Amino acid sequence: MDETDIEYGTPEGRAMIRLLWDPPPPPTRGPRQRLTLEQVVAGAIEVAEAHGVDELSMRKVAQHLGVGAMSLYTYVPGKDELFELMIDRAWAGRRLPDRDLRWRAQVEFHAHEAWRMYQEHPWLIRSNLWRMPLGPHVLDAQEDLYRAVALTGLPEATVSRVANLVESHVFGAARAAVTDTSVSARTGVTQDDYYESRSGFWGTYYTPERFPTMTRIWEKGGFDEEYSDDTWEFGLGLLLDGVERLAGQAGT
Amino acid sequence: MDETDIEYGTPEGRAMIRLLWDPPPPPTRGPRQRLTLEQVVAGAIEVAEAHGVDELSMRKVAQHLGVGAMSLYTYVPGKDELFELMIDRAWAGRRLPDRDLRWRAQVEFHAHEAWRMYQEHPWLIRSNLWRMPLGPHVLDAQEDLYRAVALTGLPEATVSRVANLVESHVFGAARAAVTDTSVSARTGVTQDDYYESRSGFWGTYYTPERFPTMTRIWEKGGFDEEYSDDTWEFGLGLLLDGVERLAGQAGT
DNA sequence: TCGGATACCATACACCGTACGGAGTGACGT
DNA sequence: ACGTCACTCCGTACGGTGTATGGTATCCGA
Repeated sequence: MDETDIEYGTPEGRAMIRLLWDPPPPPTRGPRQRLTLEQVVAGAIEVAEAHGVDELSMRKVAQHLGVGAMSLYTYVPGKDELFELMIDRAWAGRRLPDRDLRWRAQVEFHAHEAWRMYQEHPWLIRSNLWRMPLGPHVLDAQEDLYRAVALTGLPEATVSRVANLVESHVFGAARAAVTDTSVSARTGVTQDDYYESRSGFWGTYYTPERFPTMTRIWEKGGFDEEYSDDTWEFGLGLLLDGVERLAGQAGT
Repeated sequence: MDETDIEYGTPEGRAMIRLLWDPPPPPTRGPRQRLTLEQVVAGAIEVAEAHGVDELSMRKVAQHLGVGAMSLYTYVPGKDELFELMIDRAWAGRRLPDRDLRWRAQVEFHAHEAWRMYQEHPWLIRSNLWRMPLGPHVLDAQEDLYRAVALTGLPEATVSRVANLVESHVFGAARAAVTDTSVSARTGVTQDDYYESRSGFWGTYYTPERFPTMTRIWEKGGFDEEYSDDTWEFGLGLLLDGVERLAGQAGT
């Protein structure tokens, strides 16, 4: 679990690439493998899904699969590499939009798929910052998103920026939805009993004088439906409106 | 390092809130403390800055401060709580915009400050998802951002969404800059030697036929200056253009 | 048949967060 | 003045982590 990035030019990096793109057939010499790489990755995802990514450990994955902990290392060089395989496998679930749609609908489809992926695999959010692997499914989805954005006819550098913007926006929204940064949700205090609770944080440290705007938003219920679906679609709409204006009326 | 959120209604939660807002004066009965809470938090940040957040451990912080590991627990209930204090302290460095500026300039100032904060404290990025603490400096900065956005005159729910959008966008851009998700940067292969390198990933797995759009963007240099400053400002501009249009011409 | 490559895994090591309890300290009540 | 006792500091220990090492069982190819 080192923080240093795997350098894809190194021998270990090439081994990782090969594992992602071209998992080797089981060798013919020794005893037969009891598992497949697919099963190992799927088992790891099941553990992350069931117990949370913080509880993901090689021993737990091994136990879940009914093998010894060290046996996993015959399938995978280490935990980081296993995690990259998990990420790429999660991206494998992303469907691609119909190419007959207008560019905006295609980009929105991509955003929806990203949102769905994060909802389905919340462990991605705790982890995506580790490293986005150079896996085939990641790259396929990104390529198709680039393709959809490129339909706008915008210059290449802008296409790349817009695509990153869309991915990043959905990730941010998903992160917010999962970690629930909304103040009201975190404290479990609703607007109703706000004025009654004069002990603890509210009323002693949080004062409407110090936080007038937040107080007003709160009173108007602006925090209530913080992270529903249409919250992130609002932001996406804002972004794509801007893109549409940039593109003039060029796109298909 | 549990993943379950600290519930701010629990006794431990109240202790955390008090630690954040109202650090208790050193008690008068026992031997004098060798350190202050400030020093502990600052020392932890120094360790995170020097060795990376993954290397941050109670033992290392203690060693850096010249005390025993367990002594830290007289200042702080645990590592998670120490981390919340670190985050709030990082937010303390965020300056607030001049209130005489137009709303858009104020929001842009906030975004710049957020960007600066992430550049100065990259360890925030690896961690922000753990939990955004209910600390005074976090809340002060957020309140002021809400205030600036509210100058648009937009409805309260929209103000909250836009403010979150701005924070989330800068975070996403900072994350991208740090983890470097760009393909070219990750592989260290520049456009020049792309066509020469026919071994390894490029030329065996990455084929222009499978990734035509990425290839074209690459050839045009669209990935070159991927994460410079004006990259994220481009996205922010897109967002704020949309907000401006939403607001009509209302803001100050 | 048998050599050798390979899978599986028990053990061990270094490191983590932190519970526990003992020793020393120093302000307070008397 | 002095004993009490809250308090700090911290050595030790426990259960967890990722994984290096090496032993043993297994099975293919010659």
